[in-house]
Amino acid sequence: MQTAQGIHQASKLRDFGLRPTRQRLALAKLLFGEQPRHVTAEQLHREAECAGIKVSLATVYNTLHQFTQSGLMREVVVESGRIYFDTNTAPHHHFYHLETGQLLDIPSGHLAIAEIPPPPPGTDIDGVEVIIRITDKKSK
Amino acid sequence: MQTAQGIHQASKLRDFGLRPTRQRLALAKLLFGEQPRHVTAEQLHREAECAGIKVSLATVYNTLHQFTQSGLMREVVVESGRIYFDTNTAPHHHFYHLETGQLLDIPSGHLAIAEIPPPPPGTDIDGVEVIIRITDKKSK
DNA sequence: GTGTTTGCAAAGTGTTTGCAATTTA
DNA sequence: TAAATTGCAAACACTTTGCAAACAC
Repeated sequence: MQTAQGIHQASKLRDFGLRPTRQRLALAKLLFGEQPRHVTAEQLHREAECAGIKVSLATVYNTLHQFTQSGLMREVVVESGRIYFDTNTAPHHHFYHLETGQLLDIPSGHLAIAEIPPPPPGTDIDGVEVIIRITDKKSK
Repeated sequence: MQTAQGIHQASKLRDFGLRPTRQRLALAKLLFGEQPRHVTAEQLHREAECAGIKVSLATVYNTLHQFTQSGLMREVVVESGRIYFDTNTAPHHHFYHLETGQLLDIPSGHLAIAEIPPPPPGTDIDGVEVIIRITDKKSK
């Protein structure tokens, strides 16, 4: 099971042009499970530590960027001074919980943009990102 | 003219509960002209310097935050590690030029969200933000 | 072996803060 | 004069980088 997953992740990394090193494999195992995940570098680093994996924070940063460059992940910006990395690379949007800092996928089909405006002359659209900021319901 | 604008800004500041100090007045004059503006603290600081206004960067930061808290401006996050302040507080969305870092309003009516998804249980929607990232048209 | 990757510690970036000096009402 | 505001420099959080040691193929 663990081995099977390891092999699976290793070939996945190779397919994306990345050497399956011990650290990259371990992080990939944490990241690419069943559920899509949204992590910051610090979070993933802490998680790896708890799982007994020896990785430096710098390597976590490097790895997340490499994964992003290779198309395994994508960045999401919701707050200045913090980068979230999302394992779901399909086009979709997010809820961002202002109090917990949690990022949640908006189920596809639940958000529809009726009309995308034409980009300014001489420019092309690179991507459309919708962030819905949420807070805990205030009892009144 | 200059005086008129000064008086205008002064009463505006007072209306929003802020003492019209020399620095705040000068920054308000730069910010609240005809056009809506999108600035970072550094940009505004540089601009003030060029205009011969003596303000420290810390005060520019403080002032922008005070303006935001009082409802004169609003923050826009498009990039980790940089905060944009927008003089347009009405609900609207943005183009963000990845190469120049320029932020542009999307004319209202040009973008329509057909359906806003229900927020997760126990939460309320605080705001919806759409960012359309653009790049210079690639000649082919 | 050779080139890639890692980890550390240092440097970098944009932002915030503590506090004495200054300004405002 | 009392309270608010400013400016400086130091502190901050997060991220990136340089480079020698370790690793993958």
